[in-house]
Amino acid sequence: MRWEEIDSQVCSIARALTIFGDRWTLLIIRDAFRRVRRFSDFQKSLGITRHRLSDRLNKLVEAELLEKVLYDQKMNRYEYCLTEKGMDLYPVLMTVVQWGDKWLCDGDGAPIMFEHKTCGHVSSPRFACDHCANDIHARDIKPVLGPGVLKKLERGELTSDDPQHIKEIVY
Amino acid sequence: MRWEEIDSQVCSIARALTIFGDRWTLLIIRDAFRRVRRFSDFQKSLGITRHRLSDRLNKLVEAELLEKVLYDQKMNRYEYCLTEKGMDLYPVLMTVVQWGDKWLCDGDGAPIMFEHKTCGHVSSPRFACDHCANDIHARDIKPVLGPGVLKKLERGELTSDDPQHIKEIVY
DNA sequence: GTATAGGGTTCCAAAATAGAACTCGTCAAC
DNA sequence: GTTGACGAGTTCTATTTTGGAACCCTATAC
Repeated sequence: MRWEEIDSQVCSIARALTIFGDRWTLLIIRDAFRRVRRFSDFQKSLGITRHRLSDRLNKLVEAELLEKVLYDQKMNRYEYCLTEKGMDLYPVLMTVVQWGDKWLCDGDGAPIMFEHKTCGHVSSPRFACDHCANDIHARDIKPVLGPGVLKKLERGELTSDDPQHIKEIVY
Repeated sequence: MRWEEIDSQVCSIARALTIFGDRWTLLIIRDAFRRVRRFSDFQKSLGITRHRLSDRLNKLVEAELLEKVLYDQKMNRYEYCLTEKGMDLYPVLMTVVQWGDKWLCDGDGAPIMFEHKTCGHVSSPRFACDHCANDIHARDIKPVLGPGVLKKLERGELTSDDPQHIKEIVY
């Protein structure tokens, strides 16, 4: 299967990965959260080639995770700023950081910690159920078909070629 | 910069991405959470070429996200099962799903929803401060240097070549 | 003994990436 | 009024990484 076909899957992970499932994109987003905004700053920070960077920034603008904001009319220069859609990736980045801090650190510990301004404490954000507020673990979760599949099933849009797990979830 | 050098960065995101920052790896992990365990099942589910799959599975075993478990001694057949380290990626996958559900769905809505067995409700897990239990948003977080950077600074291991943001965080 | 299944490898062509050099306005200094 | 530097890209070529298909090996089923 070619990569572009991946997002035909009825799966939010597959669809999301067509946007940031590559070597650099998530690192660009990370830098954007660090207020890196200009071409050359991304380039210096990442060590990515100018060519790749140009391509990735354009794709991120196209995907509406970044938007170009004019900052110098005479020079026709733009900054790349996170959109709301891009900002919403914050929890993704944070969960990746937490995983990396736990499993990939050398002996020294987490490189960066996060102070929650609201309460003033260094925070290790938890992933909590929005009903009972208890922590969420893989073993406590049972996936059920959502409208995004059910409606397509009703309309007969899912063929027998679609992966079995769509109709018979066995997470 | 070549890809293998990326993980020299003192950044948990960069390090994590050397493991799953590519086209297929997170989809393999996703399937592993769906109890897909065998080579040919992964292959069928993903549409990845056998060649790639073989390579990715080996790398995941090497990185200790999956482990090979013998299930047929005579045939010398192994299943690929998530380790604790791999299981810990659940929040990453879930935050990606939530982002995808919010931003990439067609009109039908989320393909899959998640029932929290503990409380019996369909849950949209929140990302909450472990101190004050309020939701975490990018704007409420102030990054501070952690031991992973401070100790290296003390020992003089970070050179002026390291990206500026390591010493002067401007998230 | 032929077929089929699981779990791979090998080989080649196509696509993506890295690295370096080149372009093109606009300043600012001399 | 030339030279040099800067920011933001392109273009070019060599190297890696993928995708697709074919092949291999063992074991069991018929």
